[in-house]
Amino acid sequence: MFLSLRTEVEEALEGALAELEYPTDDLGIEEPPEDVESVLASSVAFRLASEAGAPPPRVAGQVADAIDADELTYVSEIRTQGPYLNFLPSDAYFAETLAAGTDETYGSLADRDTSLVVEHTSANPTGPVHVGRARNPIIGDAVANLLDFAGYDVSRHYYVNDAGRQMAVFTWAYETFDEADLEAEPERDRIEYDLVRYYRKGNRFLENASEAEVEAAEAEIDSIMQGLEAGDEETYERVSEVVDQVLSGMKTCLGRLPAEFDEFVKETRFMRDDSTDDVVSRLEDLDDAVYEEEAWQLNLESFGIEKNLVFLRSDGTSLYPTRDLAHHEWKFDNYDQAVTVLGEDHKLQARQIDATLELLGNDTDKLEQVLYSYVNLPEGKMSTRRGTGVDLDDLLDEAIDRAREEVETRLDDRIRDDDLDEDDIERIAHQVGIGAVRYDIVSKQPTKAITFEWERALDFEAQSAPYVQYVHARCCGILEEAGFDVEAGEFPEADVDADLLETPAERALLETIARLPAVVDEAADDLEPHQIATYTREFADRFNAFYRECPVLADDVDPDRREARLALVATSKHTVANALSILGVAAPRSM
RNA sequence: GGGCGCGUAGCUCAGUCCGGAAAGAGCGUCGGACUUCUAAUCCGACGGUCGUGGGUUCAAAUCCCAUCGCGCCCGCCA
Repeated sequence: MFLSLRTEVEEALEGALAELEYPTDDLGIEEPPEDVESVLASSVAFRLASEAGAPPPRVAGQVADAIDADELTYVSEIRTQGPYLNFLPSDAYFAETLAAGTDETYGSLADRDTSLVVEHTSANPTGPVHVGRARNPIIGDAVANLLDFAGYDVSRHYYVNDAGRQMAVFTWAYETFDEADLEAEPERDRIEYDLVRYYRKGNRFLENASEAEVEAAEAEIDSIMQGLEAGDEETYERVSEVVDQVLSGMKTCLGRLPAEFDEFVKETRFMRDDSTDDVVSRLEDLDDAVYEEEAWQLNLESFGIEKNLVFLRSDGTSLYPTRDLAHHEWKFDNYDQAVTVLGEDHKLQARQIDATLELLGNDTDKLEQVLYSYVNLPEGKMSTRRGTGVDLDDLLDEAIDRAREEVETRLDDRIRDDDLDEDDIERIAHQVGIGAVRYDIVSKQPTKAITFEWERALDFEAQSAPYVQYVHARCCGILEEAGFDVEAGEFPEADVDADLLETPAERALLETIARLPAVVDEAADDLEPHQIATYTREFADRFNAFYRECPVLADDVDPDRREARLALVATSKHTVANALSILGVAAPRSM
């Protein structure tokens, strides 16, 4: 409804300015501060003052007089306050918001008839997922949810780097060493924890062994890479044995978030179908291609990139970026738009890919990146190869354990006698624990660097998931108390008199609810799910004020008012449930 | 050295793209509110040279220039 109101205000303002023969290029529309009653404001009077030869407040009055509020649907009144024009919402604005909000899908936007692929995580299948990379699936999943909710037809892809030197080293190590060669037991009873020990052993060997031993190992590693490049089926099988096993474990871990994928796209696919070779030959034909030091390179200076992009090694094998180019052209062939979520350490690479795709004749406007900064430990970087870092599994376990403790200590002083059983406690522990981890990460701008600290990551106070989740539980509590089976999708009638929602707390809550579709629209446009998190916080504040001020089920509440408030609670439930679902945070019906 | 990002209350962060009303939250500290639809809640107090210096503007946390601090990148790795 907010979007409709904004359109209405824009048109009214533009009409008034035109009528007064003022320029209409900048309407100065803005959202007013919290203590101002309006939902939308304009500071256009400042800009017109010199042209009008009158002080801003007088211009504001003049513009306000030129608009007839009676002709507007969602605006009841235009009030000036000094130089500002304030647009106050009408009863229809509130009534239509309430009506729209009783739909369970409230906030979702109309189908855009646009297919879009979100690639995220794409961590190399070398071992357990660690916290340093955990931002990727959490942000990526939220971006995908957000775009889905905003009307795009979204596919979620994990690009599997199964063709690089890392996997050749891993395969060689896996085939060369035995359990007896490994120093330690697996940290966890799952395949990627088992196999990563071979990878680490292999890397240590290459660092420490004698020159002759390393040379022999390198020859074997090189033959694996050559085999992959040549499309040799046997080599592919050997590498796949490692890749598929490790990947299955990583999938299990990511599934706990949960982050699910529609497709795992393997890099080798673009070698086997010859599209990488095709890219290479097309690149060689470009004017910007140079053959230097026996390797084919691309000069990207015209894009402001000093560094040459090597796309074919002197031994004739392709490099990661070369295969990624084929991968991206495949995306362009199959989807209308593409979004990639990746760490800021890949930023230069992303620019190179973008520039090269353009040279190859692609429309790179269809491709966008979401970049995030690394999560580091206080003592430094996390590394799978060196085995430093905190595993995502451990973080999630710890979060659930702490959440369970919270639930149990709160059990004693619960007022409500809804007797939570063991299953409930376990459910709440999972919802709150994992929700807190996700919310903590998704609510911040991804460009900000994060240093991982247990206490901070697992703080359930603060502006955290439980705070917002609690609001959802409160909504469900009221609805269930009123006899609705929320779990079965039973909600109160939408046909109520919204005019009865007249207190400031109710109006403020409705105003916030009204903004959800606009927030989704803008967040999707900017690819910034943290805007949704910010919104959930504001929404929770408003709901808690309503909860405090406006009893719904108390005996002294008039039946009609009770019905209206119940509808408002149902609308609130949908609003917060949908916003949380975008963030990938569970919405508990009790806590 | 060059490129990019970040710098807002003691701490963690919104707000910056698109300049407008007296800079907003949470945590922490201090003081209050449960016989009431769940207190994982709420109310109040304290707390700010928006890194620094210049500039543009009627108006700058927001735009421009410079500068300092921190991070990332600058492989025939991925």
